[in-house]
Amino acid sequence: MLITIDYQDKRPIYEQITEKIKNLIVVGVLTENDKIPSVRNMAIEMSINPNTIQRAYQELERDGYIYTVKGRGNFVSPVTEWKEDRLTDGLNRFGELAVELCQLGATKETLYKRVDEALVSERG
Amino acid sequence: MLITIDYQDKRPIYEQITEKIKNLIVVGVLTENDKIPSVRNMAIEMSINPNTIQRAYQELERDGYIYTVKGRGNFVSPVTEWKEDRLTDGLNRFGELAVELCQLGATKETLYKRVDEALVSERG
DNA sequence: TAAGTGTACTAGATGTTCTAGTACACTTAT
DNA sequence: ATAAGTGTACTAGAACATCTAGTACACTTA
Repeated sequence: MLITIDYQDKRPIYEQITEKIKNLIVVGVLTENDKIPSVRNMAIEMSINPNTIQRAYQELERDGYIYTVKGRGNFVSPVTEWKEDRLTDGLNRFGELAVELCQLGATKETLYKRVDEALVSERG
Repeated sequence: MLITIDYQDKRPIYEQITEKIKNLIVVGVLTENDKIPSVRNMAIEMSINPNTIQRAYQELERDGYIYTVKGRGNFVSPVTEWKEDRLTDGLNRFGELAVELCQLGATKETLYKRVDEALVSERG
């Protein structure tokens, strides 16, 4: 089972699916040109309607994370398709979050430490 | 007009209201014991149903940002009520975001720089 | 007493989400 | 050629959250 759905989560199913697959791609579990499960297979495996899977896949394609070949299936896109956007968005959120944390009294050292820890965990 | 609603935003109205008021409190525009507009006034001013405002205020009270006095109105809570939780949650998100940004190739210097900028903008 | 306040409740409209079913075009393997 | 597997498109309806509308009651203050 590649993905699990949290039915307590108030977000719609298709959104949970897109988010989790995006993460699998960003982390590197799924890499360029990997085939992801077909709409029907994923639907059966997760006991979810195929239309819901289809919608999730459409969003993934729209955002550049996968590409679709009719009759063959869905495949993971090259990193270049999404890396830039994700980095830009992430840095913006990072900056905004840093401002708020400073307003809440977080020290420079605290934030630096978190960054250092992130660098370590990323190497491992 | 204290708050404006973005009807293009897919999030529900009551959620937008709670988020914006939270920000006003965190930033310091609204401070301890300030009275916020009554359910009815806010509803008229924003051309929104009073029930929607009420729901937003209930969430704000549940999260500790305001307190309610029957017959008098709603007032901003002391910072101590929400500061700790918000700092903890924020630092967690900060750490997770840092990990992802590192995986995307962000350098230590880039993230440090964003933190420094945040410290500067917070002083101003 | 009157005005303003929070709170609770019912009822209904609206939009999104999800399911169900069907159909068609394409690719691959046999 | 045929069958199986694939993506895609469409209609229909159920289920749910959101929002509006209206009413009512208890409380506080002037």
